[in-house]
Amino acid sequence: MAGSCEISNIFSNYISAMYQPEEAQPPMELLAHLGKEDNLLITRWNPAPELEAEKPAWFGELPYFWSKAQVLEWIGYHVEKNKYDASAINFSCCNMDGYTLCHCTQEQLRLIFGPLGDELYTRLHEIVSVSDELTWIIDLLEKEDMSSQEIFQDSGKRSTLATTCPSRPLQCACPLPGRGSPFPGNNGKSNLSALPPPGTGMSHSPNSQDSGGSDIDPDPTEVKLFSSDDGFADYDKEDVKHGKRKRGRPRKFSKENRDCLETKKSKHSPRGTHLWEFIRDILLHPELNEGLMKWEDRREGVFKFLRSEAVAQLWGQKKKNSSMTYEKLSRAMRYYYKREILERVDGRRLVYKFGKNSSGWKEEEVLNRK
DNA sequence: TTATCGTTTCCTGCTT
DNA sequence: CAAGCAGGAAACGATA
Repeated sequence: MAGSCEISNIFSNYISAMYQPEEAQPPMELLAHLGKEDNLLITRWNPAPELEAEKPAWFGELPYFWSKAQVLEWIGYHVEKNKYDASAINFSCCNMDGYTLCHCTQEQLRLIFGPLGDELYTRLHEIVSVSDELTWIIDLLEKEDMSSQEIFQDSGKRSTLATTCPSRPLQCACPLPGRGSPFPGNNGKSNLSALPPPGTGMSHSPNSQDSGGSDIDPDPTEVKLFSSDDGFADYDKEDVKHGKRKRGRPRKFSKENRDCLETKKSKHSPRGTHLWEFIRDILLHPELNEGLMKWEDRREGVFKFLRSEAVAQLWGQKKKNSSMTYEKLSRAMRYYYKREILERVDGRRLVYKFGKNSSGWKEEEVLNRK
């Protein structure tokens, strides 16, 4: 059992890193309402001490899963740290997510960033090496993800990216008019969100269009990569009682309330972002998800939540939403009934069944992917 | 700019 | 009584 405990810990670490909580330090109230068992989910990657002073969006997350915005912030961090002349960098070539970044060779980074490329390469691999113990799980999920993309979507876009990365790792995008870019020559507008991110992993848009505008420093000469203007207001029940809050998803923070926020990932990023896929992926790793969920009837696709709140917290971590609960998660699950992604299982609590519009969970499909 | 999608949030009522 | 389920309504952010 020692082995499985270790696997469990690794998985927990991995999940914590991959589905990193939105705050650098999990809020105590979050920890408090988790059970003893759930606390293992909070274990997370410990970055190098030098990184701890700043807590930008990429902080604490595996480089492999950085969004484009996080990559940019990371680059900006090292530009500033090394007092590097950013004008020498072709920022139109920086439109890559962490997945792509991790596939860049030292030479490629040097080509784009000049002498800073070596530094970036070294720093990147320092961070990556910290989480080396997790790479087998990452690889596992990555492989499965690529296979499922090919099998279920017949697009193969992600694998195309993966294989073309070394030779053409970057999308040298022409500057496009768009939202808030920190880059010179782009007139303060970003091309990040304007570029289609087919299968490129995280497709995070760093600067939302309705975040109150005026978030971006328009100074075209300034490379200011640490703008962080995504996030949600943390309304509490008192606000609700006093009628300060409308129904539905909370609005974003106003600018003055943004200090404590982190960036948020896209809901539409292609990498297993949908709730049902997230659930499926947990189920497909029974040896790793110890105690979260289990198959009730593997053939029929019937499954059960064993630790519903823990799964909800995990989902919340993935979506950078610390207020996720099983109640909310289950509402989203119930919407799947209409779309026949899930089927009702009457009279059984916490039990769901995959429907005909779901895929990738059947034993045959799983075997085919391997 | 607008429509749509996939949630997220809140709610009421019901069932286990 | 608590927890879970069902589903309406509205809101949200990302994307097409």
